[in-house]
Amino acid sequence: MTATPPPTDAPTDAENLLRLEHQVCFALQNASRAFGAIYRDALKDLGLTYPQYLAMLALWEHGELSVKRLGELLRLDSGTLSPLLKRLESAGLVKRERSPQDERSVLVSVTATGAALREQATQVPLEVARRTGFDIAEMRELRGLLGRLTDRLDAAGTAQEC
Amino acid sequence: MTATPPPTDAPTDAENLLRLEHQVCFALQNASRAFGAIYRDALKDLGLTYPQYLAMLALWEHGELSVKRLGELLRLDSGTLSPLLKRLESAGLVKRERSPQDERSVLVSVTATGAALREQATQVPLEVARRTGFDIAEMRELRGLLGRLTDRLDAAGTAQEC
DNA sequence: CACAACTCAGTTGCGCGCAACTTAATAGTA
DNA sequence: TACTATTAAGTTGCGCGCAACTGAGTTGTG
Repeated sequence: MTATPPPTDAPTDAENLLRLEHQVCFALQNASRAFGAIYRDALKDLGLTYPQYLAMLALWEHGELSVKRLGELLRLDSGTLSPLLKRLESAGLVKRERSPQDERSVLVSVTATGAALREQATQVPLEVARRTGFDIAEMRELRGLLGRLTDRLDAAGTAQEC
Repeated sequence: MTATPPPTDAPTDAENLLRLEHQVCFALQNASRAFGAIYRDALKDLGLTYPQYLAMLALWEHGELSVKRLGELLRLDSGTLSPLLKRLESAGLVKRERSPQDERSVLVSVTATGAALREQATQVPLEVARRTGFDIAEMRELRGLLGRLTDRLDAAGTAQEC
């Protein structure tokens, strides 16, 4: 019934750490991908990908944003954002224009079409909540945990080799 | 001190659900990406990406695996796995051969070079643990939570429109 | 046996995510 | 004022992750 064991004698500590189901990052990625599948389904009526949806959320919430600021909010750099915004622009949802104050900066804002999409978008979190059965408290708790985890990982990543 | 509010009058419930920092999936993805950055750093000596590392973990642990079985373990389909395995093969770490029993199936196994890499790989989880400061109990708890979450999301995704 | 249904791996196409680089504009400084 | 350093956005290249499809091999049913 058990599969052929790896060609070693006994499971040492080091080997236990290499077991696939022991990888926290793997579990995190799996949860993220499973969530992504739910959103992909809920978003297909809007014609948005999940990253595009996040960008629209940021713009709906904050109004006009520079690419840099948007990147800070979404944790993305221009290498990802530039083509993403180009696609949103060609879909008619956002407008891009260089800042008069600082010609290096590009200001992104929603068009009338993009603003109109917001109403439809309010259905998305409701649909996701309905399908997953999460309640508000549960989601907030999970968000808090993940936020603290991310902060810790960011600190570990930023830190020099120590 | 507060940022300019969005061009609406009051924050309704629906609008609160659209706030960027209220998106659980976003928090999950951020944590996953932050973790990925740590691994990317820890893995660069091995010359492996994180998905490639996961594939090697599965092969080290289980020995020879079909592409299908490997995909089940890693939650990936052949569209992702085929090119990934091709890269691992051209790096000399794995070998691919069609199964004699079932010519549709391709069996993947580690080469001597791939097996030798395992020793070096034992350093990776230790390095990650060192940098993040996680202890075993903490990681196990988090893994359990994420596993239950993934199961729930998978069920929500598999379910018909209900 | 014949033939349809299914399974498995692979390919193509597209959108991220990220590193490395380029170009243009601004800020800082001698 | 020149001149360097810095900053912002964009581009290129590559590796996933996933949907859609192809083609070869296998299974099941008449």
